[in-house]
Amino acid sequence: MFSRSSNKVASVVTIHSTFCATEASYAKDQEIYGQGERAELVYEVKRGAVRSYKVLSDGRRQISAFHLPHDIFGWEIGPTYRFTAEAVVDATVRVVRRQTLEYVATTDIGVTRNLLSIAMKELEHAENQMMLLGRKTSLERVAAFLLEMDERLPKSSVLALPMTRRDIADYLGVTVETVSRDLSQLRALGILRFAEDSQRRIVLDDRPKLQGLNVGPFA
Amino acid sequence: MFSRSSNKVASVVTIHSTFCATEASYAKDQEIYGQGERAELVYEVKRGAVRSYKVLSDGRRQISAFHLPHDIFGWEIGPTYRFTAEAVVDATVRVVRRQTLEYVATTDIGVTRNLLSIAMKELEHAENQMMLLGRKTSLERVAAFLLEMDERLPKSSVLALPMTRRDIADYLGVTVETVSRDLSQLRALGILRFAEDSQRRIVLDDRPKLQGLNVGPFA
DNA sequence: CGACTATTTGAGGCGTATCAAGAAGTGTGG
DNA sequence: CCACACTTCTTGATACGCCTCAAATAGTCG
Repeated sequence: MFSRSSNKVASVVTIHSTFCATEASYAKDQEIYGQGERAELVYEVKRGAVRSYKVLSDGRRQISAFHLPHDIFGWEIGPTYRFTAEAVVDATVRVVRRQTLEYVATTDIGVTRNLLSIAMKELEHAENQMMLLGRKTSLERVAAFLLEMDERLPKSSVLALPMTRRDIADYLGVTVETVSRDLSQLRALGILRFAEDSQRRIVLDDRPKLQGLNVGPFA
Repeated sequence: MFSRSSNKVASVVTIHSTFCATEASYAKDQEIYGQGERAELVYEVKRGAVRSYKVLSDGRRQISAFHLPHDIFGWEIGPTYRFTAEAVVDATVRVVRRQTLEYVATTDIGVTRNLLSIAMKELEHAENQMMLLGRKTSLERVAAFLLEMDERLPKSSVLALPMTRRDIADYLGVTVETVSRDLSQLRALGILRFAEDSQRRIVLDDRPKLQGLNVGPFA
């Protein structure tokens, strides 16, 4: 079912030199936690990539975020996770018990403010995504996605996307075919090229033109 | 330009019996603050309704939320407002200086946790809206909207929507015509009726059937 | 009442989804 | 290393849901 790496290879490390944390690894497509489960652990991506998503009863899926190294995910204020989280590729995470975090937060205002700051970052992202999902064309969505990944993934001559077209589609609220067609169109426009070996490795040849497709806020 | 009520009729009240607050009134369609302005004030709706939205350079608008009595809005962690806020109908709000709130928050952990709780509520709403905007049909969106308003507006035999079809459309990521057609369809299905006097007053005759159109999460 | 805005409804077009098939890429076992 | 099965990705043809444009009706406000 799953490829190489093993699950939950434990060792002791620290997060922010404050919390005792365990390290765990997940194979590609392995679930880290499920929508509705009791939210007892908080995660930080160390290596790899993670997707958070919701699914409707008939299978329609909306990915709300991709979590990349240094991102924190799985922090909830309610009793359960609001999303399912899965490894996009083999991934290693740091894990800390939520209870520990909250215990510290009751006395340490700095920690509470950090949690607040995390929540506000997620909120801002979600708000931008609402604009994208509600009002942008598929080409604009794909352009925005590429620019987001270009900014968040390690700087390099090629953009090495860890996720499939299906993941991209479910993140952008379109179909796989539409993502594929839009990428082809961007290639035809001379804005990008695919690397020889893999279609997930993309060279952005014309970032200015790409940013031109990514409509911004008024004024 | 604007109708009846006057702007910023001040009087002194308290928010949560803790903060000294000013009261202000805004006429229908009057701007409370603009996207990009310095975020110096935090608001609580006392009466009426407020919309928060972003606009793209070419005029496309996405309303991220409607704020109803007791909702807090305009609280930012960055230096500026990320949205424009306008009165949907004549509205009265309580205003508190952000600086005051933040000063208290540095010492009072309860206040910080309240801010956190506000942010988490907004986040959860934004995440549900992402699912709606990315994956639901127009009829499902309208159904979800009616159920949301039915829950949030004062309980009554009629649902008295304060906003126009345009506002609803820009909240749901569709056009005015689509909202109108979907409402007509729901009427044809016997799920709702319009009140005699106004098309914004809706009687929900069959909430179970309406909820049936509002697809939920898997499992 | 008259002007204006909001809403509904119809006709037709467009953008994205769906369905289908082939190409490209990946992983497995011989 | 190759052969095979499987998944991912691309591309084409067609369908359909929602948008656009247009006009009539309903509602609001001076």
